Amino acid sequence: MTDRTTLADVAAAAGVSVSTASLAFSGAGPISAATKERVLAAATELGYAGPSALGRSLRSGRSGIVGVVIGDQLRRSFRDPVSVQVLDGMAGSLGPRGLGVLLVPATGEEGYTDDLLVSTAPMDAAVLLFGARRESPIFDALRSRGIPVVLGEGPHDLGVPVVGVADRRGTELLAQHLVELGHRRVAVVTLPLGGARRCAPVDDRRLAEIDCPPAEHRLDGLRDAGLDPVVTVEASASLVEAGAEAGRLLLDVAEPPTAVLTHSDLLAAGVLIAARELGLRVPQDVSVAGFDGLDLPWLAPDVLTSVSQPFAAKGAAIADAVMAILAGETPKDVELPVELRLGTTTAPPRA
Amino acid sequence: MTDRTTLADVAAAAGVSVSTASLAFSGAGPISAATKERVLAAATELGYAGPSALGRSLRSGRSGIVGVVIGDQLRRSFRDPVSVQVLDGMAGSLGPRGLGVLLVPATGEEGYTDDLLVSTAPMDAAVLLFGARRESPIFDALRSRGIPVVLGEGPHDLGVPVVGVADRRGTELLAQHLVELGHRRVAVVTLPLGGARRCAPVDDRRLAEIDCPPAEHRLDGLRDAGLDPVVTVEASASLVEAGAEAGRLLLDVAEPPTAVLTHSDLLAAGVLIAARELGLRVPQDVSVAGFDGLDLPWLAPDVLTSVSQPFAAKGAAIADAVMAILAGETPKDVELPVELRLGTTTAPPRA
DNA sequence: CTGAAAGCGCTAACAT
DNA sequence: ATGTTAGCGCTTTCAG
Repeated sequence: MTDRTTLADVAAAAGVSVSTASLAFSGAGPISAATKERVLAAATELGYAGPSALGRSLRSGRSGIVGVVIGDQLRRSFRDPVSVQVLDGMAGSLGPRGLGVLLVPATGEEGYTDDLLVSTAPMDAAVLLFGARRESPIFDALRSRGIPVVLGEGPHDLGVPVVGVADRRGTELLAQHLVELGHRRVAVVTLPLGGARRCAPVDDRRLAEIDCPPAEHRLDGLRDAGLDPVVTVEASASLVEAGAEAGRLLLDVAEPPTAVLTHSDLLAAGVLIAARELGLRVPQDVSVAGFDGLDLPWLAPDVLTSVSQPFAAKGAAIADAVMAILAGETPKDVELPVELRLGTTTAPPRA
Repeated sequence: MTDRTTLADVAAAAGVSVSTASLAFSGAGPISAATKERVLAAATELGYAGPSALGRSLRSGRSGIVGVVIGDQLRRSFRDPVSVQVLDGMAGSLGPRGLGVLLVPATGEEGYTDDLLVSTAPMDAAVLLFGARRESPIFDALRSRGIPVVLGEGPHDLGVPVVGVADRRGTELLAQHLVELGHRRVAVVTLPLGGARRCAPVDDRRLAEIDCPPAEHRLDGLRDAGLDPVVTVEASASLVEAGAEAGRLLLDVAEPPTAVLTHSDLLAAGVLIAARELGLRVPQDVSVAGFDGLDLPWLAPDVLTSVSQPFAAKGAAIADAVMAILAGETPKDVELPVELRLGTTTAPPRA
């Protein structure tokens, strides 16, 4: 492969100076239509595809790249349709503005071996879609590189803009709905609360050490609605299997709850499956509610009662926050609204 | 925000020259442990986080970035668990080698407005996970930029390495399986064959204009097994809803097929749902087979009979091909093996 | 083993 | 409207 042709080559071929050639491409400055024409022609002639991103980057100090740190387990994030859709919204919103989204795998472990990219990849800003914990070495690494960060969820006291959804209000709406239907024996399935993964009932001790903002806010929402769960089970992940496991734990008992409120649609789907396994009809024997508003066509003919969050809008809001930061502004935290969507999986308890 | 500290600052602070400081970080050259120590100390002191990716890039001509062109519809790719998992495998394999994955949205339309990044984003190589069509302007754009391309599927005659799976062998295995079970009336649901999206029976004319290599190979495999479908329906997308739509078309007839062989697991799941809607039991009344080997826990207690393809391995193989290209080699096409996995959704037809 | 100097490809003052 | 000149931050010969 021969050396790439450069702006200098084009300029030479067109018989103009490099800076003039530059203007022909950037359009940022006065240039006669004729010379511009000539430069562009020379470029086509030489197969020059426009100014190199690298040179431009170095000069401007901007890479045009926004890193998305895929924390924890790359795999897990990708299995979660919520993150994927938010990511989609981000990329779709950033792309037309000339910014690319770089996937940055990171274990968050102390040994950086695998987190090479966190400390080396070019980025103008970084986004942590979730799982941002206070003491994460990822933060330190980014901070020391001077890379501004936007959070897709997480603590609001880190001096870092957070773009989230109304988690608390969401579960409040759900709880209200169930209470209004007349449910008194309601069980709750939460997202992983932090630390080691487990599927187990949550006691006060566990509740005290909770380290997962969305889970925390979604639990708060229940209290707002005056709901006192008969039992709360922590799921090991926001996955269908984990929901099924939790569901079995909840429903395979002498006196099962009349409704199960879960922290995510995938968990709810799992509970639905567990109920089916146990011969319980939904919603006649037990109501099930989710959170997220995913499109789950495979649940048909059931439609999950859920609180929908605006994925694309969240991605776009994150993109906006990033743009603001890059423009030197200090974006405020954003909390996007959620909406209760009634499906076929909730109904009044049997008399 | 004050200016970033640079290598020059560190060098000055350590009382050495810039080049020496550079060596302290890169380790590529002789340097005394003492000075190295001193430089590193100065760096820590100044909060210098290591050489800037930008400067390094410009110098080396390498950005350390592999673009993944999300063709067609960003949304659609992200909704497809297959692409997502392959992407995951890629990122996981590239990351530790110091290469990042950049998401590059592209419409593939003539007007480049939205495809800004295809023509401007820094990348050392580009990967088209799927949907690579011969005449795509995306190809031209990348070619003219001198960016080497790897395909995750597609035509083998483009002079571009292709990393694919044994599509043809896969459906052959599936067809054999159904034939051995005694099925004679088998229907087929294909992936979109190219061009306009539709859900409709496929005739010879349509078959002739097929422009989707995987679909084509998967159809070839049926012939290899001597299977002659009673009807072939093209789905409008590889999605559950599309599968359900195709399933209704196939099964809601006087004399439905005894088995449905689909081109993807999501399509199969859709057919399963359609069968359920129509009161057909699976596999007693109709057998259903998929392709991909996705983990679909929500199908429980059913387990789809399918051909599994190695997602992570495919991602890794693509990564290998990229590395080879960057090393100046010319990687050969790769075809990864698939494996028939029997589930509970296929059985002999009723007598 | 270390330092000086020359760029990588581009843009932006500043002059003309 | 165009050319000249200086770098952006780094690596890499090449001398010393």
